[in-house]
Amino acid sequence: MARRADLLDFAILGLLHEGPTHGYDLRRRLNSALGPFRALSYGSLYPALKDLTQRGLIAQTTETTSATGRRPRIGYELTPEGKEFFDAAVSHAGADTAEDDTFAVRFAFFARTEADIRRLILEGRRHRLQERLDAARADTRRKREEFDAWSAALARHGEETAEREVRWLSELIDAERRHPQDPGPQP
Amino acid sequence: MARRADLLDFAILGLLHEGPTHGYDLRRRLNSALGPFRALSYGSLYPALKDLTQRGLIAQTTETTSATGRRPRIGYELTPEGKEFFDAAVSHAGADTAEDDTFAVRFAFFARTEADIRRLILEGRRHRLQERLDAARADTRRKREEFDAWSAALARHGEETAEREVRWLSELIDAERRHPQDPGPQP
DNA sequence: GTTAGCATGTAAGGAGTTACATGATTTT
DNA sequence: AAAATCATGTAACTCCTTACATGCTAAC
Repeated sequence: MARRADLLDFAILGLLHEGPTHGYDLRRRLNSALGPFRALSYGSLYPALKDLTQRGLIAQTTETTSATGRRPRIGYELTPEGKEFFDAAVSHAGADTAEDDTFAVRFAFFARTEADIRRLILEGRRHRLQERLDAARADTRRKREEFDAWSAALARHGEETAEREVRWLSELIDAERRHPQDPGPQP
Repeated sequence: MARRADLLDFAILGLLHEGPTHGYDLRRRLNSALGPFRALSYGSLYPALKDLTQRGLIAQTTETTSATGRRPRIGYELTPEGKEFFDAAVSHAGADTAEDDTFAVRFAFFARTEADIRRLILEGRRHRLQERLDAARADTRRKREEFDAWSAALARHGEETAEREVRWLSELIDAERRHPQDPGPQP
């Protein structure tokens, strides 16, 4: 699941796991699940739906077109193959799950992820972040003279943001360790 | 300066403003200036250098190839047109300067940016972030039931990160207001 | 001796955005 | 009466990454 397209496939499959819907709604939920950042357009969603249909992972539902007379909506639902595909994908934690985008998408479906896989993903992400942080700090120290005050402020802010995320991850990991069954953070 | 390519051009021109260098060094400094995130590869840098040369904004320096016998490095320097282009770009703050990537790049060259332009950019960025934050919060409230505990935790973390950045920007703006000449944050 | 870093480039491919095309319905 | 939201799609374009191609030097 390294390619972005695979991420989109995974997310679509994950959302359809909760029941069939149509493209427009899928996009809305995708954008609210992944945050207002990295929003995606129809130009990528509709082709992805077409592709998943061709691969037999999703299928159009026989939705009664008429009703109020509004434009017919095309419903999609998971096929058994699609369900299998998602279940297989959600139950494995590779090195790629530490990556920014992949991590966010995998996290969004943690409710369907087993506890030990969740732990692996969280720890992998923390490790990756810590690595980057160490590299950034070494870099900053190495050529401090090259930096003016503004660049230094930007670098420091970036480092603090990364540190915060590391702490956040540590809290989640600790919470999991204490209550393995628990979804962890409270709403 | 909305397109990514324009950002790269701006950054190259800005770095060459400090003196001529060659591609490899440019990439190194670019990646350390923009953070370990959004690193870029030679596949985009070298074509950009070629393009800027064709547009007459930079030119190859007549660097003595030999010396130690190592592979000849191709130095680049700003032409007067390139300097003019950068100076014009750095002295204007459009709506696009609030965007993630554009903001980061503009911020990296704040030392060469006039105080009033800096203020516009900082305030524009803060405004954009606040907008997104408000939208995200409204969205979260609207469909709280749709979210499980994990999705909610992810959304909350995203919101807190945005809040932190807003506060950071506010501090920078206040510091500027108090000491208009001052580079602001201390190293 | 072999890994890491210095150094420059190209070609192919992937991914996604923007703009366009179209039209109904609901809200202001 | 206009603007926003619902709803689906395509084509062109932009941009960037990956993989390839090549070879020297310094450090371990």
